Amino acid sequence: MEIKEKHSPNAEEKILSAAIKEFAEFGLAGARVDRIANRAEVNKAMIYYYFRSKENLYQTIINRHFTRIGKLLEEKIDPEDSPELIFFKLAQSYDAVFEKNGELVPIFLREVASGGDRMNKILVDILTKKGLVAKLQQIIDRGKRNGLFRKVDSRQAIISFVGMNLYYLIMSPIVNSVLEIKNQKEFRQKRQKEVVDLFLHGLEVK
Amino acid sequence: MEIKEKHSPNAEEKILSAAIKEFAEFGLAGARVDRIANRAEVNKAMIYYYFRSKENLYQTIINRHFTRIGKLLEEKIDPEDSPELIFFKLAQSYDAVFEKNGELVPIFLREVASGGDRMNKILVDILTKKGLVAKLQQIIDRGKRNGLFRKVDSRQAIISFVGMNLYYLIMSPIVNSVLEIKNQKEFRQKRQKEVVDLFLHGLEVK
DNA sequence: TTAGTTTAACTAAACGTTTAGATAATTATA
DNA sequence: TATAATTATCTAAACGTTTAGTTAAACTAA
Repeated sequence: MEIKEKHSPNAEEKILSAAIKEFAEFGLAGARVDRIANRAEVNKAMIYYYFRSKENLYQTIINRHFTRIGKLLEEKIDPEDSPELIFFKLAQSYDAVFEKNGELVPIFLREVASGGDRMNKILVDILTKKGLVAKLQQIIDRGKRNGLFRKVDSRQAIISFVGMNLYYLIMSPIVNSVLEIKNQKEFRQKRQKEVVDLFLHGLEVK
Repeated sequence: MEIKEKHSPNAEEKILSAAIKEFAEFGLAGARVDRIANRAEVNKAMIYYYFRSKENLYQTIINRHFTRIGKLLEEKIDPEDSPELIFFKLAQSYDAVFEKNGELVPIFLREVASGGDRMNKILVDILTKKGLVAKLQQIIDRGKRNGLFRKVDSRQAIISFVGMNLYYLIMSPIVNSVLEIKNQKEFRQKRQKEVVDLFLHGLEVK
């Protein structure tokens, strides 16, 4: 005899995690509310009961997760650490974030593709002013004053570092097949050191 | 008096360029065939006459443009040039490609987001084997033999260089607002030299 | 005439959303 | 404590709209 719980205590969470998968696979326009309901094993109307619309469900996911990840990254940076350690920790953190939140990558990319209005404000709030970016800028500027680093534009350098890291993490399926990378796990782990190494050699005076 | 050509000789081209705009703005799933027809100022049935389906129209665009851009980039690289010149030309070419083909960026991003099956093969064909990637690998390996470059992993270095370049070109709307970049045109132009400078200093032995 | 184009009108299916109501859990009242 | 009222959770079915794709007829140029 089957016991069917009427009041599932976690219908809302089931919808959210089903929706992440659906949006990741098909995007907002391509996502089907019926499919989300099926994946979550709830009645379709439940989605409208907890979230007022497909759009609102999507926005909820964006807000929750990008805020969470922004905070998570900022916590990792301790300005008391050496530049080497800071940039290595950051490279590690980027890698860990992508490892654990892979489903969000397609959502992020499609957001950028459509202008990123839903995500832009969140990222600016988290990263700017006293946040990650300001901290990194201080590290580089301090190094320049110390005579350790060359007189590079610190904002350009930050973009370069972030780009070196994120580009591979975002594009790894394509990059791996173009570069014929066999042992991807090993390549990805080695990459953390390689990136920091290249970046710091690029900054340091000869 | 207005002359209205009935048998417009370029309906096919008008559909294609209207479709690029539509796909860039809304993606494949969000694109509406009626809107493409309106933008192109042709009847909807014309789209099915020239291209059999929305999907096929989309694939046609992907094939045409990514093949074109891949070839364009490869032509820019002359292995006889110095490493400095090669990487600077490449940074310039990336910038020029994005400047002239900005509409394709959202299409590219959404392709990556959905696994890139439609685009992957084209990129591999163009970039790999005797292509751009092999040429760059030769430059770096030659530098290592010369004692000019440190013993870095050349594939990792290539990804880093491409990432430094493409990340900003792709994400510039977000990056510009996070870093509060005012004069974007100037920043973007300076970036070409900054990127090559950082990369080569990173490669060179001290 | 005839083959190649172009059109408006059409269809079947899919879609997001709403509805009306059922059931279970919680709270208020006597 | 027992019962009534209220609220929260859930469901099946349907609604009105939008969609990609079709079609049959009309127009154009040779």
